[in-house]
Amino acid sequence: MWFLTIIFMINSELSSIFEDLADMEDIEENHWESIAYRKVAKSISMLTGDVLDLYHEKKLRNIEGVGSAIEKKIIEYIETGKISKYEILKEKYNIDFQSLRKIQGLGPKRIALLHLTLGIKNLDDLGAAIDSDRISKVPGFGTKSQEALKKAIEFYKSTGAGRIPLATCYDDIQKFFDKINSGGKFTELQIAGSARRMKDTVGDIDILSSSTIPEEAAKYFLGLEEIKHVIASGDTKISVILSLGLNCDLRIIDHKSFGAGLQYFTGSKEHNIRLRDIAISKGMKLNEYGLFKGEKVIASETEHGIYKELGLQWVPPELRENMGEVEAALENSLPELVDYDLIRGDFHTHTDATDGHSTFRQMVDAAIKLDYKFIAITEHSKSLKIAHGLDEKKFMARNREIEKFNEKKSSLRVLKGVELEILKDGSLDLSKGLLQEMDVVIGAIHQSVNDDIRNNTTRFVRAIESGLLTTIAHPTGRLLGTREPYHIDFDTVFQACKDNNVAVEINGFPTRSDLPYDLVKKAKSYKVNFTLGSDAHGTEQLKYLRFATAIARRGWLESKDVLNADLQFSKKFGK
DNA sequence: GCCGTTTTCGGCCCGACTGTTTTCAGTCG
Repeated sequence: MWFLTIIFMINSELSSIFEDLADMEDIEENHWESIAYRKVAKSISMLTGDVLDLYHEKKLRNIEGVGSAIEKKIIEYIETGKISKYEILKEKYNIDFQSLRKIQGLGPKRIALLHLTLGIKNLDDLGAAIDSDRISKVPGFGTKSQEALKKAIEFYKSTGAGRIPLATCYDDIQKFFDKINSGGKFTELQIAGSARRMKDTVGDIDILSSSTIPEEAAKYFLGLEEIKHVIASGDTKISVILSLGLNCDLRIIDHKSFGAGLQYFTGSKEHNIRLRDIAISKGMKLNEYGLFKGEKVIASETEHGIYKELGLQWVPPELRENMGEVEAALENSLPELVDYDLIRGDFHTHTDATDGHSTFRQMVDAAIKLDYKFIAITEHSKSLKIAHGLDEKKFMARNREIEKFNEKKSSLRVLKGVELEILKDGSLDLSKGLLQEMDVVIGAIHQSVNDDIRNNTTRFVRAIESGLLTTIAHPTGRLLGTREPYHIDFDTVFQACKDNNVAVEINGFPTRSDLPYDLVKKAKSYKVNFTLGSDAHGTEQLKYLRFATAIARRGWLESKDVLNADLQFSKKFGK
């Protein structure tokens, strides 16, 4: 088992090494090398599979941005544990780039300068230099820079400067947005950036606006009580830290450029770079003000216009990651994504009978209020003691309760469900008779999760082959920020799901967001079905279903792929 | 250091804001 842990660390190790290399090449003024390393660092960090697998299959060049030189470096790292170029540079610049780079306002050049003049190597050194007023004396810095760095360190330490799950701050973002809107100073206002793309985590909030009275509008915005600190404030761009611990960028742009601005600020960066490439190849130029041919504006007012003039289908924000959507849009072959409004039922919820905090009745009432057509109540099974899992007898009582409710012919149908423990050897936690009585059986792994890839995969596959599962719950088991994904061979698992007509869950609970969207795409390639679930443990968490839908869309799913979607649900459950 | 439907060489997205300069480099998204 020990070596598997090491395998899984290789992706993140290589990614940090190339980040460091990029920073050091920046200092060395090797700008293009830096860009190349940074690109590879990013693509490795986004890989679903193992770099070591690609090494064995001699497919390292398949990683985006890896050419012959970087391929050699990766091989050198795997075979010797070191990259000589990295070691040499590391000797020259003995600096903790990883943490220093997270301080707003510090890039490679300034880090290098502080290292050279004051010998600053890490955050502690930096803090001490600020406290003893040494930064402001460094050429190129001044009292304002020093003060800004001090604030940036405070912000970094208070938030961990990490990205937070979108689902946990979505309501706050919406509330703040409504507040800005309520002032009546803006003619147009829209959330852009990763929140518009419905990415599972967000680092800041991007808001695009237009106004007939821009100065007044900016002043109004800066006066809002939610703003804790102003980082930058110009004519068209304001950057602030909100008291809820997030950065927020507001752009004020001319009404005529709103579409171009929205396209630009929605990103992703990689998607935008591709669009600019296409613009250049057509003899045009694309920026946040419009699409231009020479001085002439070709399109600027609407996003649709920009895409159309570039010869592309309009791309839904969720897909804008440069993961094949540009090619598909060029060929007019983008998927018809499953619509949020079509999802009116939840396959994964809990009540206070196990580890939830709302009653059965409260959950059902909340579902009716949301105009759901169905809700599956899926309590934990008996061996998950920490969550007070139910035994056969208690499930039977619960099932009678559900049948009684359904007799009343409510607009809502309640499905008899269980989130069933898949035991260590792949056997199931409840009897076959009971499971056959259930509408929804979600197979899950919560315990003994640190096994190796072969055992974990076999465990899942055995359960899938039992013929008793409807779907498999939060398949990777990752917990954002706290737990790495289980070691699982997903090709084998998805194939087994397809062969046994078992669906794959997309769990919208904020810290799970599981499957990740790239694995959704992979699962879709095996033509499996999907179930969406909020994993709500109380009525106020039912809203997480929307984020499961967002992941489905980011994973290119269409209505026909998702059992929650009206038509599919009727087919499967005969209603 | 990567990459190719004009290219195996010569490109590589583009603009805003800040602080410290005295016209611009560094950083950010």
